[in-house]
Amino acid sequence: MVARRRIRREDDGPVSEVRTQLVDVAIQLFARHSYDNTSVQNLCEAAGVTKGAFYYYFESKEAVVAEIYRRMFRLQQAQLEEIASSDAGVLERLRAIGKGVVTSSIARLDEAIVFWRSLPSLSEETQHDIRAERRKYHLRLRELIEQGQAEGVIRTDLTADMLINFFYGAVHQLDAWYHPEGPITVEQVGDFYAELFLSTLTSPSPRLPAQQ
Amino acid sequence: MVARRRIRREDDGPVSEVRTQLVDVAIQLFARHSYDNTSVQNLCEAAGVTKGAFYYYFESKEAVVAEIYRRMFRLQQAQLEEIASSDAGVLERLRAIGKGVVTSSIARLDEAIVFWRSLPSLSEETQHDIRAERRKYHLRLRELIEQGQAEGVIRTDLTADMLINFFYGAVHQLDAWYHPEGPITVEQVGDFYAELFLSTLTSPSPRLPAQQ
Amino acid sequence: MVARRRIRREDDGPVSEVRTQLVDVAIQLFARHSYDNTSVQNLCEAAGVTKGAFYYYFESKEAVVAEIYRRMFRLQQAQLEEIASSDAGVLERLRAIGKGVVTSSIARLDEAIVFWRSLPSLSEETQHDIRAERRKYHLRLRELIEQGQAEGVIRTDLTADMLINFFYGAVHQLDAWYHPEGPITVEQVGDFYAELFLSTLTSPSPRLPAQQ
Amino acid sequence: MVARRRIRREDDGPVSEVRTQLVDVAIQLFARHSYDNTSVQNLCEAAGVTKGAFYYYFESKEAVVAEIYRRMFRLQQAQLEEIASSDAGVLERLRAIGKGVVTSSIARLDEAIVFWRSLPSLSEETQHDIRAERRKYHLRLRELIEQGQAEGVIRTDLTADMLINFFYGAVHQLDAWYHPEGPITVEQVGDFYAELFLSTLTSPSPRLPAQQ
DNA sequence: TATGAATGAGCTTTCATTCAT
DNA sequence: AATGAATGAAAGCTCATTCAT
Repeated sequence: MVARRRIRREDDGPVSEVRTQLVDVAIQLFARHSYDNTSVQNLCEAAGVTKGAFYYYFESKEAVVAEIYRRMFRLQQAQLEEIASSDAGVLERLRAIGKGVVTSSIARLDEAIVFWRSLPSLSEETQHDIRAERRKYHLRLRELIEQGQAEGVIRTDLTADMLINFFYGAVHQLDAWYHPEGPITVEQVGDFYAELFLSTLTSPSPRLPAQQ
Repeated sequence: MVARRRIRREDDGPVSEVRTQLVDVAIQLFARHSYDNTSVQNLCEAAGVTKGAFYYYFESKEAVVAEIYRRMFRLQQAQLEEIASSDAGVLERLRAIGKGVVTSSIARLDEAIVFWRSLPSLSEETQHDIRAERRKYHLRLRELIEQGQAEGVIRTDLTADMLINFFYGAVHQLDAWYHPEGPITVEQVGDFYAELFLSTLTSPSPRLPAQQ
Repeated sequence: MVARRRIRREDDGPVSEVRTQLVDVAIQLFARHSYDNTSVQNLCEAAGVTKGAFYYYFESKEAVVAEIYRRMFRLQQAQLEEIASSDAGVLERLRAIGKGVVTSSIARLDEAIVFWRSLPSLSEETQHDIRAERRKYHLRLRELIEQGQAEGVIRTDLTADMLINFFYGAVHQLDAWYHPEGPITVEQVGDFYAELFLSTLTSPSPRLPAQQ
Repeated sequence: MVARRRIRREDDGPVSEVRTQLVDVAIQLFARHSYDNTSVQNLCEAAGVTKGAFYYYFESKEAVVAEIYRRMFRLQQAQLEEIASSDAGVLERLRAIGKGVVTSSIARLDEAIVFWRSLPSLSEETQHDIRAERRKYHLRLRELIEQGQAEGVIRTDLTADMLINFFYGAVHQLDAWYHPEGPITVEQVGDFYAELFLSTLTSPSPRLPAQQ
């Protein structure tokens, strides 16, 4: 037996149609019923494969979700990097980032839901890895905002961290109300949320009489 | 026999120290490890009672979480109503509501986390009830914002629904970053988030050169 | 403390309205859902009493069913004795017994069902007692049939035991088809079954040509 | 890959030695201690397998009993059809059917007991299915008896239904007295019960003097 | 590449019963 | 005469995972 039987992409295990199929149904089922409420059995039935096959392709149930995370990180970090390093103005770049994260999350809403919600069910180790990855994203974004603050185009009465957490909180709850079949288009949500992001970055709210 | 030994509060079943204790540990464990990853066994061990005792007080595991939801709804709706019906200006009232929901959520962060995260694991029926309750809250808040829009103090380029969803999204993710032991006080977070809420309500962001 | 607080009837524990009520609902529920599928809880809810009350009146769940058995035995043995010791002809007496057991079973069908079906769930000891009681009944009836056989009015190609078992088998399955609300009256079923009983006692069936 | 390793027989799930073994011990234990008083654990211990294995082969405890019912129905309906459609005289056929059902029930007495006694513990749905199946059997038999009545060889003072219920009642209580180790052979019981069946079909009992 | 079979721990829930008051 | 609280065992069932083939 000479040839390698497994083609590995990073540390993701063998690649094949079956594997792809399993990840696809996992995204759907994890999004709809949550990671915990989806059994490996459910996955296999939906994908039309046996449990044996599942465990040939994945080390564990968690490995599937880890892969989904990895994909999303790659995507989002690439998107962030591309925009952040462009030569547009800081605010312009931040608007584009805000819109981009919204539209790309909605475009792959199931994946995004898994990305936003599965954390508490994973092992300590995996959670740690994911948080580290998130921090990277956060830090890159923070740089940009702090640059804007230094340039005087972004408010300084609030920390960059606070501004980021606020916006990304809103984004990570998009699934609570957005329905792809509804009247609002992906583009619109992207524009609206980006607009709101910018509002939070630039505008100290009007002082209320009572507080003056 | 003079006094009834059991006091029932609405439909919540018998009240007693053990019951209270069980709800308390449930709040902690559900918040820390999620509803799904906390077994009735875990609850009982943490509360120091037997499973039989648990099922003496609660119909099911879900009944505990339902009770937590009920409590939170009562609290939040009371808070909303109190502020919304005051005679301050609309913006002032909205700032107070924004601050209130943040500070009261943080003050009882574990309860809030359960409130924000347990939905997908509950029965269809319970989910339906909870969504109905949330809708009530949303509608009351919408009235207020639409009043502000009519008065010309709140932007009209975005719907009230969008503004609400954005802010409450951010709030429902507070647990992603806020740590009670950190340097930021509850008061501060409340003020900051309320400030950001107001920013989203009042300020159309500056038009960027490229988009003019 | 001088006066006896409990009035006991045989070994049945204290008598009271509550007790009677409990036995009544037990008859209904055991008949409808079987002894095993009825919990003490079910009984208490249906009777509107607490479990504590139940265990004040009965030693155990089995004690309730034991009481139902005792009642039925008393009734059936009295009925048998009364008819069997009359001075009518043997066949006449057997017809009356057959009709009597059918009509009185149907008149209290729920009790009869419990009587016919609960045996396998009871303790060895109780089962033993009940079988002994049944044997008494069986033996008394056998005497009568054997008298008929000696007199030449009952067939002798089959044992009295066989004839009894056959008829009582049929009777103990009455609940499989008889509905009190149906078009057939209790009287009619009694007459029909007695008629069939008599047919089995008296008539060697016609020899079939093939067997001659 | 050439041959399929799993052979499915209708909708009964995978076939294997373990599965067969489980059904066999279920027949024994359900017959001896009733369906309700036999736990899945009991079954597994008796069969020497783990509960996991049990649930690999069966969807539920009820599925086992459903399978036992299916088997029995197949057997009995085949037997009935074979005899009913022969060209012997009606009475001769009925005698054969009566004997057949008795001997085959006794030959597989445990299975028969499960068949006769488990109904009340099953789900509404399963009960409904089983009753439908029983009705089919009943109707086929009724045809035959009504033919006999039309031909004048079976009494008409009682309905075919009544005659069937009486006989099958007796048969379904065979286990109340018959012991395979006793002195009476299966053949004999079959002949005796068939003889009694015929007696009920053909003989109006002698009018008693008092009733003439 | 995959499968069918199996494990063993754990799940939520129900049960008959007890007992201090 | 009766209650509310609690127990501890057992119920039916599901789970992620393993492994010989």
